[in-house]
Amino acid sequence: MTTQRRLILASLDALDTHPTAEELHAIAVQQDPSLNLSTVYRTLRWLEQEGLVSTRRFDEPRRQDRFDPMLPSQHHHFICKSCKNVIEFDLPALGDIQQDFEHLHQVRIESASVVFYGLCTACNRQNGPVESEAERELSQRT
Amino acid sequence: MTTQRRLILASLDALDTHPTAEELHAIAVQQDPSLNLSTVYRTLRWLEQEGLVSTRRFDEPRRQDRFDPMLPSQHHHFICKSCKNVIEFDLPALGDIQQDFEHLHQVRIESASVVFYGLCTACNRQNGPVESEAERELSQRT
DNA sequence: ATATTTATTGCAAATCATTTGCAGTAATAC
DNA sequence: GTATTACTGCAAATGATTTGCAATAAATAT
Ligand SMILES: [Mn+2]
Ligand SMILES: [Mn+2]
Ligand SMILES: [Zn+2]
Ligand SMILES: [Zn+2]
Repeated sequence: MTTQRRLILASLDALDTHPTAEELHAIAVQQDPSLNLSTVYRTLRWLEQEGLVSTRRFDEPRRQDRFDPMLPSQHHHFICKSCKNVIEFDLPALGDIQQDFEHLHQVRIESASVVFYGLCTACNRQNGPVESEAERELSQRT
Repeated sequence: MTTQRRLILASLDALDTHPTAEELHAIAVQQDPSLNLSTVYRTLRWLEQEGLVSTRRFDEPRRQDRFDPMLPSQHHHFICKSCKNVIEFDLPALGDIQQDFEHLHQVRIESASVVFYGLCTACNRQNGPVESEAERELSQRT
């Protein structure tokens, strides 16, 4: 644990968002103006390995990784497709589902990620339902 | 629907894996040697928009997108951290969970992704349990 | 405390998957 | 047929992430 690593982890913990490496760097660099973006990346990957941070790739369009401090309990995410707001939630019911799955398939589950995509309360009103025109292509397929 | 698009979609449907764009191109190019990788990308993005394909980013380490034909029913994935094998499964129980969540948070869920990471039967035996040494850092954090 | 070894950093350059501009083709409309 | 439009191949651009390396800091040994 070096000064930089401590700073990066502290900055991440201080946030209640899921920052990108750049966002995190922008914040941490205020405390240590010489802190480099590659150090942020390296540290985040290290923290990930150590199980203290997890990388989230739930941005719908191709984009940057986001980082999530792995505070004790696992949690899951709802993401508004429109405004990109995130709701975090626990899912106690998942335990049983996982166990069933483990028994059924004879595997060991180490972690689980549940992501819901949709429209948040605010966006739900503004946006009408979305149409898909090529649905009929489905008929061509087995 | 052009010749290329049809070929790409057919190649994807024919596979039972979740190929990367490159893998898919490698296969489709056998039928049409002039097929270009950017056409594969463009087509996959188009299919995604049309709701016929979904992009999966469940490769653990930073890597390529993988593509999954969206045949009628939603399904979910178990991924072996060791051999990267994938088990697909349905999760009927999720419907209720989603509804509960929608009511509780007043949102509309449009899609859901559940991913389990772990060790498959085969890998389970070979690999011992994994240690994390920096767990004690947790105590430093709120 | 000083010298020695080891790990981490900053910086710049490299990497790699994905996207984009554009001129040429194929498809479709008139 | 010609005009209009959409799609493709190719090459170059993009953008996030990673890496090599020399400099710096931390840890360990003397
Ligand atoms: Mn989170
Ligand atoms: Mn699948
Ligand atoms: Zn919203
Ligand atoms: Zn396995």
